[in-house]
Amino acid sequence: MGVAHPDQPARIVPVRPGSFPVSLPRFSADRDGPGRGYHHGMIDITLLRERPDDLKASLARRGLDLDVDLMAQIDRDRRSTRANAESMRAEQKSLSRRIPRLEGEARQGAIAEAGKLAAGYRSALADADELDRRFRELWITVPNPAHPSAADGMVEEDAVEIKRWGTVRDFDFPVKDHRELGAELGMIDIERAARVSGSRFGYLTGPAVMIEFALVRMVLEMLGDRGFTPVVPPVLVREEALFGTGFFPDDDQQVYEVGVTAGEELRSDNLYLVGTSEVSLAAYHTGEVLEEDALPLRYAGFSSCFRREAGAHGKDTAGIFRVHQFDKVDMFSFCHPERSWDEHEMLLGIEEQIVQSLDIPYRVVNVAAGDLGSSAAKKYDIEAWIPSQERYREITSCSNTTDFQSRRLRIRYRTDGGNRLVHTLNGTAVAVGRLLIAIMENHQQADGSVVVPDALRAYAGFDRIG
RNA sequence: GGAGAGGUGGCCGAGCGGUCGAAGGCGCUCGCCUGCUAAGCGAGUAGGGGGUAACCCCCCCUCGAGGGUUCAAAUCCCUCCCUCUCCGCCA
Repeated sequence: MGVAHPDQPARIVPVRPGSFPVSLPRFSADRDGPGRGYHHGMIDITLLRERPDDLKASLARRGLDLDVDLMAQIDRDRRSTRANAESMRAEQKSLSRRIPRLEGEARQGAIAEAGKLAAGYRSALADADELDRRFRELWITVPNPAHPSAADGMVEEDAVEIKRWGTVRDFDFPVKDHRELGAELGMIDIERAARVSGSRFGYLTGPAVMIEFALVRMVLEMLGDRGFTPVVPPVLVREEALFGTGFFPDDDQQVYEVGVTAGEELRSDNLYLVGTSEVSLAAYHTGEVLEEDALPLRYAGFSSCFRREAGAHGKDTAGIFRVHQFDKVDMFSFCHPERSWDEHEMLLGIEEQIVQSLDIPYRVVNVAAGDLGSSAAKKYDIEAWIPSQERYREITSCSNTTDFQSRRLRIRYRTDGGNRLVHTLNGTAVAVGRLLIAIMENHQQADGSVVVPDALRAYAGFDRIG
């Protein structure tokens, strides 16, 4: 896309008006609790049944020690138990269907007999339900198998660098960090935020706000050209959306739950603040069957994001690098499974294009299998050079979650051979706080000002801060 | 927050406790017919799970969700969720 020149107004990109690509089912948020129906598997259950050794290998790559043989055994038990219950049910039903045509004693006898069958069925069904519950408890902990091309290793440091771009500036003056710059230039106020909200909060002020909206505007236009529909989604969601995206049950410590004070207690509203619009965007098509030729469906979601940052005590305590609340534009794609790996590369390409247009040196890393989180099969992070820290720090993340989320959320596409699960992918277009840091620190000048990157000037309305 | 009305297949919309997974219509698919199109005629057309090497086929579950009554529930009872209308409050 052509970025507007400073002397031209930013161009307006039309987005497909009213072209909603699928028919909407009647909304029913409570249809199927998590883990019911065929999706009681979190990953494809045929992996357990037909290739248990592959499953074991997959878990080993992620450094997980789960009892695959026990899972397989319980799976067999639950199926045979349910088959047994169902045959009783079939007998009971066929007898019940004959009852209306019977008279007198024959009728009474049949009713008594059917009653016995019904009781037997109830008992067998309870056994099957119990086995299902036990199976699910184990199966729910199985993460998405890592893609063969995902890097080996267990922790952040095991990520493999696959690319570097840009030239790290050689500063001939003392470099200031974003906190100092932000305070001096009237862009970031941490101290007052601490008084108002506590640690890990910030006020963005003045030019920072204009830069934020310039960034958002710039990428929404860029993404509009690529077929992304802009979305401002809900930031409060139900548990189902968090479960469906894989944040529950694993990362529930990172999520704020909201409620209302009731005496000494907090009464939950059963709503949770999203840590990323990925959650609300993924859940957007929950339970739907999409048309195959409508794929990929791409969305660009702008939202505030909320994270408790539990377990991050002492990490990145200065400034706004790691805060409880920040704004972000996220890309999300519902994609044909055969094209999701191309889509993944494309999302990364867009992320790079954005960072490049801002003239920020960065590197791309392939995240290690053991550090992927439960939903991603492969993940790229872009790490921008942060001069004050003299190292690369994560500013975007881009994952192919294959069918992990779509299985949980029951999002499929229609084919002649039946309905199949779509693949879902997500990637950060702009994480405002961190990108702001990268811009400020990389483009700071000896006189304490910050030069606005060319691409952003038309959107920001100024070319220098300070 | 108060009062009321509703949630049935891709969509609309019927449905006395007893072959109802569900009439009818629309849409879609495939045939036939037609100079082309339109119209007309015929057939098909929900999802999930299990049995089977697989197909045919068979069985179970699903009428917002969960539970209950009954030999038998879309239909009766309870709880919850959601949508809509009116009132109140509100950016």
